[in-house]
Amino acid sequence: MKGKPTSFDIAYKAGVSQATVSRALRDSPLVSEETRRKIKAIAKEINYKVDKHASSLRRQQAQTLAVLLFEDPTSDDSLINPFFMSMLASITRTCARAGYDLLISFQQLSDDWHADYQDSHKADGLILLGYGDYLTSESKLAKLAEQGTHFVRWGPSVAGQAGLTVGCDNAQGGRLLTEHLLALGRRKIAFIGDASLHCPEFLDRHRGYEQALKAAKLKPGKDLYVPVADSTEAVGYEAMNTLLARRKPFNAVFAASDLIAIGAMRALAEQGKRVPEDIAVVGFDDIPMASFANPALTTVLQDTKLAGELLVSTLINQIEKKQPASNAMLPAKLVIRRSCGASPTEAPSAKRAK
Amino acid sequence: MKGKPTSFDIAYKAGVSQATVSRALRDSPLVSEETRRKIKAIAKEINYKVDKHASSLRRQQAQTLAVLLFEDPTSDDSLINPFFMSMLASITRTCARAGYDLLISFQQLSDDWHADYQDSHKADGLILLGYGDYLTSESKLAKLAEQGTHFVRWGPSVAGQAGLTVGCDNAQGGRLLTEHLLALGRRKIAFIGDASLHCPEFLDRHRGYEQALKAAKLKPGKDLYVPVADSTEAVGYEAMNTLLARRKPFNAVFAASDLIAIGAMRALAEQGKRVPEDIAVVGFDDIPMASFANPALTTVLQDTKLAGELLVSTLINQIEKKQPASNAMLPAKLVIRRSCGASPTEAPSAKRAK
DNA sequence: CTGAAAGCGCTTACAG
DNA sequence: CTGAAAGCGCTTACAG
Repeated sequence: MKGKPTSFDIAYKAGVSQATVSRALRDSPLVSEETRRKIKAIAKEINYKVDKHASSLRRQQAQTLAVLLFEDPTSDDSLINPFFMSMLASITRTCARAGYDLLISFQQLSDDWHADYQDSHKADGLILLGYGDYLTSESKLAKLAEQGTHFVRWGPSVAGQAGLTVGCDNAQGGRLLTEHLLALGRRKIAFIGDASLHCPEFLDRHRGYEQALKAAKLKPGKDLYVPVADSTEAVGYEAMNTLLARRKPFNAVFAASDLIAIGAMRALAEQGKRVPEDIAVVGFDDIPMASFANPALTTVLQDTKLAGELLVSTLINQIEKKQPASNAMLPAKLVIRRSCGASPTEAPSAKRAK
Repeated sequence: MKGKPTSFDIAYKAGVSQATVSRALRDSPLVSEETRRKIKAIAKEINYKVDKHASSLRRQQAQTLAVLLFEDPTSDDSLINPFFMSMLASITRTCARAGYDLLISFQQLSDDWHADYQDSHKADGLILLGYGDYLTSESKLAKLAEQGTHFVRWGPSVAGQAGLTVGCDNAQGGRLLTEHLLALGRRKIAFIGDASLHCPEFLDRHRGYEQALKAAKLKPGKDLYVPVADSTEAVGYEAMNTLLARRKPFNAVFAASDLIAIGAMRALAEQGKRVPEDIAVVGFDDIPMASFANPALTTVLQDTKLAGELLVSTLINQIEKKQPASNAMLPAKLVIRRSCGASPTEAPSAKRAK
C-alpha cells in the first residue's frame, strides 16, 4: 500500500481530469451519467474516500457538528443524566443520516467553551446539552450568537435568549403530573426543584404545577417548596430530608426530575414513610431507572428520539439556511406507574421489554 | 467581521513572515522567545485559532479519535448500558487533555464501520466500545488491523485477536463474587450469561465463577446455566423466568451484568421470591442503577474513569508510536450491598453522595 | 533564528 | 459536458 488513493489516481484510471472526478463524486449535474458511473465504480474498487480535511478546507465548512454536554463539576461521571445519553444516541444517528460527523465534548459550565469549535473550523454548529445554571451561561450564549456561531440549546425558550432552542413542554408536563395527583385526592403537594431562572425547565414545570393547583382552588405552600438546582439522586435525598425536618404535613411530592424523585424516595423509605400510601411521588424525564425504581415512578416522558432529531435538523437548517430558523417544543406525555397509587398505564417495563 | 483571521493577519501585525507565525504557535524551538511571545499575544488578541483542516491536511493527521459505540439493534436508545456512558465521559476528558478531538458514532455490529474514518482521514484511531458478538466482529477487526488502522477495543484480550484491548479482569471479578456467595453459605449458584466466545467478557466471568466453585469442591450445574448474550433488563427478566420454570433448586444467581441482574430480580419479585433471603443475587459493572435497585445490588466495580484514560492513552501511544503497544487489564473490585445478605461495604449511595 | 516557496488533496469559477 | 488553473490555510524542508 503506497498511501491512500487520491482523486488523481482515479482520474488516471478513468482517463479523465481530476476535476471531473471531483464533480462526479459530488454528484454534480455537469458530468455525464456514463462518466459518473465509471468514476464511482473505480472509487469503490480502490476503496477511495474523499479526504475530509482537503474537502473541508476548500469548501470552508466542516460537515461536522459538535455536542457540548454540560455537567455539574461536582457530579461524578457515572451520574450523567441518562436522559441526555439517550438523546445523544438519537443525535449521533440523525447526524450520520444527514452526512455530518459529530464531535463530542464534556464541559463544565465555567469553561471557555464559547470560543473554540467555530474559530478553528472544527464544527459548523454546536448542540448544547445539559441542565446548567442558565444565568451563568446566558452571557456566553449571547457572545456565541454575536460571533455568528450556529447553535441550538436543549431546554425551554427564554425571553430575550440568544440562539435557538428545542425543548419539551415543561409547563404542560407539570400540569399533567399535578392534575394526576389532585385527581387521586392529594391536596398537599410539595415541590422539590429550583423554580427560578437559574433552571428554566424547573421553573416551567413549577408553573404547570401552580396552574393546576390554581385550577383546583389551591395554592402552593411556601413550606412545601425546596429549591434545589442539581438533578442528582443525592440532592433529592437531601432535599427530602430538609422537607421532612420542617414537620409540615404533605401527602405528595412533585420532584422536578426523576433522579431527584429517586433520591427523595430513598429518604422517605429511611424515615419509614410508605410510597404511595403515605406520600405519592412523581418525577420528570422518564429515565430507565424510573421504571425500575421501587415503587416504579410516575413521571413525564420526554421523547428523546424526537428531541435528538429536532436538535440536529434545527441546527442544520440554520447552517444551510434552508428554512427560517425557529424554536421547537415537544409535547409532554404522562406515564403513570405505582408511585402515586393509580393503576399504571403500562405493565412494569412493558415499554422496555417490547 | 471580515472572515476568520489567518496566520497571515498575525504575520502582518507582528512584522514577521507567516512561516514564523506558524512556528511560534506550534512552539518550535526555531523561534526566539521574544518573537514567540509577541506572536502569541497577537493571536490571543484577535482570537486566532489554527484552522483544523488546513493543519490536518498539511500534517496528514487529524488530531482526532473516534469512538464507535456498538449496540444491539433491538435495544432502544434509552437502554444503552450506562456503564459505557461513564466511560465515554472519561474518554472525552482524556482526549481533550491530550489535544485530540473526539468523534462519536453509534453503530450496529452489522454496519460497514470497518472502513470509513481512517480512509477519509477523519480520525487517527478508533476506540471500539460495546458488548457485541465478538465472533461477528472478529473478521472486521482483522481487516482493520490489516489496513493499518489504529484501534483499541474495550474488553478482554482474546487469543489471536487483532489489535489492542483494554479490559477489566473479568475472571478475577467472577471469582470474587462467587467466593462472596460461597462464604455466605450459598452452594447452589445459577449463572445467567452466555459463556462462549460470542461474549468473551461473560466467558471470563464464568471462568472465575467455575474456579471459585472448583476451589470449594463444587461444580456448576448445567441446569442452573442460562446463556443470554444481551446485557439488558428485559433479557435478564426472561432468563430468570426460564430458570424458574426449570424448577431446579438454587439459592443464588450470578448475573453476568447489572442490567441482567436487575431484570432477574424483577422476575424473582414477581414470583414471590425474596432477595436475598430466598435467593442471593450478584451483578457485574456497578452501574448507578445497581445502588438504587431494591435491594441494592452486590456487584463488581469496573473503574470507568481509569478505563477511559487507558483506552485513550493506549491508542495515542500506538498512533504516535511513543511506546511499544500493549494490552491493559484493570483490577476488579467487589462492592458488597444488600442483595446477598451480607452487610454492605458502603452506606447506600455513599459513593454517589460523596 | 528567519523567510520564500512548495505542497497537502480537494472544489469550483472560468474558458472552451 | 470537460479540462486547466487557482486557491482554501496551514507546515516544513531548504536556503540563508
